[in-house]
Amino acid sequence: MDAIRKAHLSARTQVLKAMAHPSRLLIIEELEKEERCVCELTNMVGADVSTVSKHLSVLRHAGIVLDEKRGNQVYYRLRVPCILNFFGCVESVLAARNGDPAVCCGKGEV
Amino acid sequence: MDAIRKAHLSARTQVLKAMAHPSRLLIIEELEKEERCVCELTNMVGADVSTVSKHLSVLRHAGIVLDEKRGNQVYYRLRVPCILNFFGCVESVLAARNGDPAVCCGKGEV
DNA sequence: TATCTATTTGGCTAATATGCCAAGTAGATT
DNA sequence: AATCTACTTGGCATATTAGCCAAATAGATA
Repeated sequence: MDAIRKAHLSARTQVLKAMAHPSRLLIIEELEKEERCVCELTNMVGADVSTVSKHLSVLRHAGIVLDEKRGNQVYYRLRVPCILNFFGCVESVLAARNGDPAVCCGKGEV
Repeated sequence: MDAIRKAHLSARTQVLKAMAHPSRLLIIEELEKEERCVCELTNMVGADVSTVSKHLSVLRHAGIVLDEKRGNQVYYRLRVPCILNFFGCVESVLAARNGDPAVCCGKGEV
């Protein structure tokens, strides 16, 4: 395996790892609807603010979200709004796992 | 957050976590081209067979791959071939992170 | 049957991720 | 300036993951 491919795999992995946590997935789903400040996301997640802040830091470093300070609140939004198209595929896997007839990405409801 | 949503998030997370490793991503990419036995995948990944076998076990439990024993080899294939549509989105995130103009899933090359 | 090849599993160590509390920072308000 | 609110960061304990070796399993072949 050459270095270029290794770098490629590593880059993709970083993004997937950042998404692969229930609280971070929840945050992404909510941000798909509208931007939110940390305190709103904290309520939704139901964990300590510091924990949510660290989750947001993970998402930020992965390039998934952008932050903007307004007043003394920090608002987060998705950098690439289409990120949830992703989940069409995840759902396909879950459906197949349940023995449902295979549906390919975007053909089922998310 | 209700129990249903929690279960939903957890199920999706399981799939994403299974994908979020360079070796497992490599395996998925290769299986998208054609089915492979463990020894072939082991060569491609360049790790111990036992390590690759455990990666395959993770992918199997997540519902991403299927295995079939033929002779004394075990062949793996993707359960949901569209899984790589995924990466259109991952690439969009990576591109945005690099400051490239935003391209949404499936509109850029993977 | 003995043996060889392919694969999985157990067990261990090292590395990484998670979550809370406490402490620090920054802008807004008094 | 002192304080309040919103957020981030440091630090630590715990949990999860990764990778290797050694041992177990299963089918193929001698």
